[in-house]
Amino acid sequence: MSFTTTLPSSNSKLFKNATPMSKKHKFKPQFGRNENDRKSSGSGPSHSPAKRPMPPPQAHSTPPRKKARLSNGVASAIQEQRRELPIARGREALIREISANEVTVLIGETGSGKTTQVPQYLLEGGLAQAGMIGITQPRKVAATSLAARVSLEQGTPLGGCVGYAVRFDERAGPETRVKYLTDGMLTRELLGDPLLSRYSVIVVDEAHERTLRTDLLLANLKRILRERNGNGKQKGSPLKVVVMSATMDAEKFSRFFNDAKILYVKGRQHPVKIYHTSQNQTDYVDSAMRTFFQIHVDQPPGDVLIFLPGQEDIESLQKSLEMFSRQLPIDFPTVLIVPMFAALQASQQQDVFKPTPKGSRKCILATNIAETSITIPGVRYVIDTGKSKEKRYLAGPTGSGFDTLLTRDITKSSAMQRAGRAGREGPGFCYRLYTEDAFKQMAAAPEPEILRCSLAQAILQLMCVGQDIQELELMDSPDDDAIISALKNLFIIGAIDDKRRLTPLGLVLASFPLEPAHARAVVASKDLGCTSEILDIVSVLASSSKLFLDVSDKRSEIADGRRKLVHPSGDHLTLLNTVRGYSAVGITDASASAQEGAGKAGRNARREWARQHFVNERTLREAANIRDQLRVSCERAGIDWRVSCGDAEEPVLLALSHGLAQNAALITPDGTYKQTAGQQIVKIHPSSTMADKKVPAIIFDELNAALITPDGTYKQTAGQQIVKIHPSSTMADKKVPAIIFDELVYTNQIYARGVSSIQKSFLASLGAFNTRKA
DNA sequence: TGGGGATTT
Repeated sequence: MSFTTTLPSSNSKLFKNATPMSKKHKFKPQFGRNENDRKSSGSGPSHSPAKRPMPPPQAHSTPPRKKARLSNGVASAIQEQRRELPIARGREALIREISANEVTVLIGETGSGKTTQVPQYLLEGGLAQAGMIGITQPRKVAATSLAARVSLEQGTPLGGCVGYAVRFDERAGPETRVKYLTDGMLTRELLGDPLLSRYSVIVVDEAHERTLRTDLLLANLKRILRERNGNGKQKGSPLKVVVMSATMDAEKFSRFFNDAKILYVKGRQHPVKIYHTSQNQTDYVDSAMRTFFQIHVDQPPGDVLIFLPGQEDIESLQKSLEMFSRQLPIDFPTVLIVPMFAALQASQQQDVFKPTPKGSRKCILATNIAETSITIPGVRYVIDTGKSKEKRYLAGPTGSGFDTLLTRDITKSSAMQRAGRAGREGPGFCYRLYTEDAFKQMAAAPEPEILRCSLAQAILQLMCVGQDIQELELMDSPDDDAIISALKNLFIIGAIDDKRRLTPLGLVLASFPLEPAHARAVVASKDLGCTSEILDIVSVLASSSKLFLDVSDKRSEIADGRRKLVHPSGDHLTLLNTVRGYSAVGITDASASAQEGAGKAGRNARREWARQHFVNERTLREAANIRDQLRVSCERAGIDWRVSCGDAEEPVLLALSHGLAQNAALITPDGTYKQTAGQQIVKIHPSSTMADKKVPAIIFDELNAALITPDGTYKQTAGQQIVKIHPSSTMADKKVPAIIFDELVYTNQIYARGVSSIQKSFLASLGAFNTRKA
């Protein structure tokens, strides 16, 4: 072919053993033309062959909103589908085993139907008589869409027999027997009902993901089993627990629950042929590009999904692919390149779900978002770079650690999950840009989140229900260092005292669905008269997605669009300007024409405003929900959320500084910033026998050490970090005496993100003891 | 000069 000089040459093909190439590149549908590919697992693991291709319910199927009076035909078709699921053959055995055992570990492959069927089997088997069946999910969309599917299968309206509960959205009532909920939601329920007495069965789904909340839930379930089922002193009705997981870690879950019975359910995934490279690839972006064209030239139709670590690689690969695609002969199928990552505008994210036009091949460049969170239809080929970005919190000795965000090798379970994305609708192919040896050397599964995140919020929540994270029987316990760091953090904001006891302020902070630092800013805003402003800011900080989205090649356009929002003091008041600018668009519109059509006109105007200012509207809508919830929390805590300081900036920055006390830095002569944490000025608490004594050095209850200063106050001793302001900050390259920041992230150096300029004098008023009047 | 992905009475 003429393009072999510009396209990667056929000699450099990474996958020489891949399916035979046709000399003529006519893209006739030739699914499953190579029978060997269907059966053999190649050099890697494969999925079992499917007898009857039928994908499981998709996360994106639209839920029926109302009681559907189903025709008999539809209803019986649904029941027929249920009976054909792989798990259906094991129905009686499952009911029997789960009834007979206190805890069951259920390993089900993708497509087995376990998540939709097990709760129904238990319901039909009479296990929901003393209480509900609760099924937990790590993600909200999964909980809501599964509930919709199962209520359809039960022929009852959503929120009737089958319901769900996720943050901001609940459809469950007195009749509800089967409830799908996020694991965070159930951990929340624990606070008010420590025995989960409303439930007779708890099914913990996707347990292998080992989210922080799943782990806390599992620990509590073990305790509840003892208390509700324990010999002699039962409280309430007995509880059954079913732990559902993908292939990994079955024995570990079983051991945790005293050698619980393990059951296996076959899946129904189409076969995926897996290829490994014969040599390690140094440049995975280039390898991905060459592999894509190898597929595009040699292989039958079907979309290609490429897993990459992050936005930067996606944008770079997109450019290369576009450049080479233009050089393809005219009779070749068009290449449609679609990027997919969380920080992408919602409208652009929709592009991956649009059907691929005839005569073209879609190539999706995605982060981990396509591994679990979304399912993209039409994918037949997966290219797996074997890399992902992983955030990991490094607890610092001063209670102010930082996050690392580094590209790392994925795990085996992640590699399997990625490969499986090629077999959703038919036999598929996965091209791994790493050797089989490299695969074998990968860790089995990701480290549990509880070992990788800040523990401040979790510890505070546990303290409120009288639990000690070091006493709690967890599957994996965090290091003492991480715990001590979190305790220091809680101490600095006044949530606990120097004896590790919860303070009245700590109890208030825990009542907010926020990180303790953000909750502290809300509480501080009461006396400073700026609660309205702090809620606007904190609700954005607590949102799951970023407010400002940047695509690298539109940088100056974006800067122009946002110019009016930028506040000279930095990122926090810029956020505030943005929230207020956006809200004002809605209010103006709604009051202008309160009659019909106003809602729609307002929505359109807000969307346009967000577009013009290059602001993520999804974040602003989520933030508005969070803000409503925080207003309720404020009312309970006796804080008037309407109180505003108008245009005054000082109270707002001071309130934020109370929460971010350990996230402050001072400028140094060479223009860099040095973190102040570890240099807090502290006063000795009046109740201490050391009060008013002047000694050279003090230690307070393993939480910290401090040295005396010439003015008689004490200064903490622990280390200080040199930090750089992140280039995305409005404060980048600005030199001011003092800053506070939302977080430190180490990528290629330690960056402060979410930065505001503050008066240096603020810091003196933030001593740990000064803040604890509650 | 640079942003994996979830989630909370």
